[in-house]
Amino acid sequence: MFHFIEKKISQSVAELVRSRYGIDTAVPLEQPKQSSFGELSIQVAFQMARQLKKSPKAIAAEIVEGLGAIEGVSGLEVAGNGYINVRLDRGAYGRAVLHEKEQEPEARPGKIIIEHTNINPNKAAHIGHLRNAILGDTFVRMLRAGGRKVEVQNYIDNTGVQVADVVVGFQYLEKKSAADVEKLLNDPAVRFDYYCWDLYARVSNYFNDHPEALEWRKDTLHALEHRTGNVVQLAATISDAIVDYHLKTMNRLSVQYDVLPRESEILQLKFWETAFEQLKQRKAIYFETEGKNKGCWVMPASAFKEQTHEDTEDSKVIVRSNNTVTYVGKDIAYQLWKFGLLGKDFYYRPWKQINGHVVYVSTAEPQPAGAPQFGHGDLVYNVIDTRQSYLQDVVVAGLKALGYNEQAERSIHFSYEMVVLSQRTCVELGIELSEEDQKRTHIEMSGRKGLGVKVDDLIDMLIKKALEEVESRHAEAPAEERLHIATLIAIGALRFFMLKYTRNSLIAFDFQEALSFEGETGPYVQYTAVRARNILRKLAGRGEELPDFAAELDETAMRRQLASEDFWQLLLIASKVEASVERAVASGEPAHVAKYAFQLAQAFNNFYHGYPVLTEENREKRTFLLWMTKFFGTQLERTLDVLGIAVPEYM
RNA sequence: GCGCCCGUAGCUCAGUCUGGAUAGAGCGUUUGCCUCCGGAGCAAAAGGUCGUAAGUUCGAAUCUUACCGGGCGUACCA
Repeated sequence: MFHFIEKKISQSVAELVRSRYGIDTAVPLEQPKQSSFGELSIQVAFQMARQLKKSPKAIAAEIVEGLGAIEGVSGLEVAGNGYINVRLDRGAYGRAVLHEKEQEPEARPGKIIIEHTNINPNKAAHIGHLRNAILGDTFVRMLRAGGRKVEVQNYIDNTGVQVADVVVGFQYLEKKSAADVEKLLNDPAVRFDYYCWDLYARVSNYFNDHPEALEWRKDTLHALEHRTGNVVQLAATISDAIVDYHLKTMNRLSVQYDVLPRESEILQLKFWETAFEQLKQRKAIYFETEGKNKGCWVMPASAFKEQTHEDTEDSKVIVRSNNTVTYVGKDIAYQLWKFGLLGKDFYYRPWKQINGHVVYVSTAEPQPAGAPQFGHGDLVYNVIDTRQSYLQDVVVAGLKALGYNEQAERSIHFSYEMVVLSQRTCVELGIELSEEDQKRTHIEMSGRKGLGVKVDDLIDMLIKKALEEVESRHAEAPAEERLHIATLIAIGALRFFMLKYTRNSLIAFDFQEALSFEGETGPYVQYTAVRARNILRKLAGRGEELPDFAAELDETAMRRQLASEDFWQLLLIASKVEASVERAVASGEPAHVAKYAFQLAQAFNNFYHGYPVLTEENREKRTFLLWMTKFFGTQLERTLDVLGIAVPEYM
């Protein structure tokens, strides 16, 4: 509701400013520092003061005079140096909230593509990967909540170095055939993704000690790229199995995908060759004939850097001198495809149905019709950590060099900082640190070193802890039900933990903080929603029906109740779900939604302690309190839903 | 060297994009609160030269510049 009235006021002021002063400007509304100043403040007079060479105060007065009455607004006043403070008509506002139907958001035109997760399919997922997936998934939910059409892509690099290394491990270190590996991954006693986690670390170690063994990797990569020999099948078996594990792990956290584009099809369908032709034709890249990059196709630094210092020093190799293409090259082709600019498409087949949702995977063979159309996005977000900024710049520069300036503008690197391990966490994990690492404040995770906290391990720890809490409170409940509730709490805790930090804040992972259920955490918010539900449940338990709110709370009654500053502030904050989500979308910060959820919960807990609902004797007030309880419950659930967090039946 | 990010309470972080009214929260510490809708909760206290210094401005945590710490990039790895 708040969002609606906010937009209305902003538009009215913008229109007035345009007609009266001929100035075309957006009118953002702020929240006053003190609630006694009103519900909203307009600060547009300050920005106009310079242009008009008039005092902000005078302009503010003119605007107030010119605006006249706005529906739902009870007063406008000039305050301070030129603020215009807006007071809403509380009775009308309350009624409007009461009447507001829960409706589907208005559909917006265009299609947004979000690429996230993108874990190399050669080992189990760790909490660094998890931050990517949860940020991406939550942003998807935020966009969809606002009526936007979103397609979720999870890119699978199934032919890269990391998969090759595990293939090497099976083939050379363990001397296992494809059949042996097949048997291993079907062995219920073996967590195959965990097995590969260890094997990958062993292979990396082996390479360190035996550099000559790197030939194995080179041969494997070559075979994978040219699709020759047994390793192709072996690599496919491994990566397909690991992808399944990743999807399963992510599904525990309610993270889902629409399509899995794979590198193997980018190669087979010759996406790169097509992009290469375009890049050559537009002279976006050139063949280097001298210097250290001799024999390579490179993109000049001037294409992707503001200023260049040394000329050849900074150019980026796209095609290596041995005629193979780098990851960035493939990524340019992939990015072109996302916008429908490549002139080629994958074929698709259903990979799996998870929770009733079909995930498609790319394939090189024509398929019967039935798959939706993927790609052809109008706006593309790539959720990738900040370390890859440089490569993302190169990809965007590729689009620009091909003349796709608009699409380059609409390619957004949704970047975020890493998750690292605190010293204490390393000790708890029993990780032995090198002398060099001990001097550091925190330790970077590394799949190569086998250093990290696996997602499934962390979820299991959280479930175990939540289960202890649930058991101590609900010993009588069936075990299966307790486990279900503990799982919801664990997921709530984990998703919230990953979301409470803004994107460019480095997370120094610490078990004690991640395992906390108190204070600014997911379980705190879940618990609050459960409390609201409990009041209503108790009412129903007494055989009492909910009052007819619309009939009993007419505008006069509403105004009478909302004369209480407490109630008014509570209603205000509870009616800001849309406003808060839209603000978070605009700033690209899922953390803002998490923050709002927490504030909403705090507000309800205040209400809960200050105003006993069921024992209230005044009929009108009791009805009002029940209505607030119901409204808060709904709003808490909606906000948590945007965060991908469910509310348990009880806690 | 160059580029990007970070530095706000004992600890972990919001607030910086878009300058504005008395700089906020959680944890931790101390003190209260269960005849009352479940205490995973609530109330209160203590705790801040917003890294340093200059500049712009009527006004700076927020913009500019320099410097000091820390992190990450700057591969014919991804």
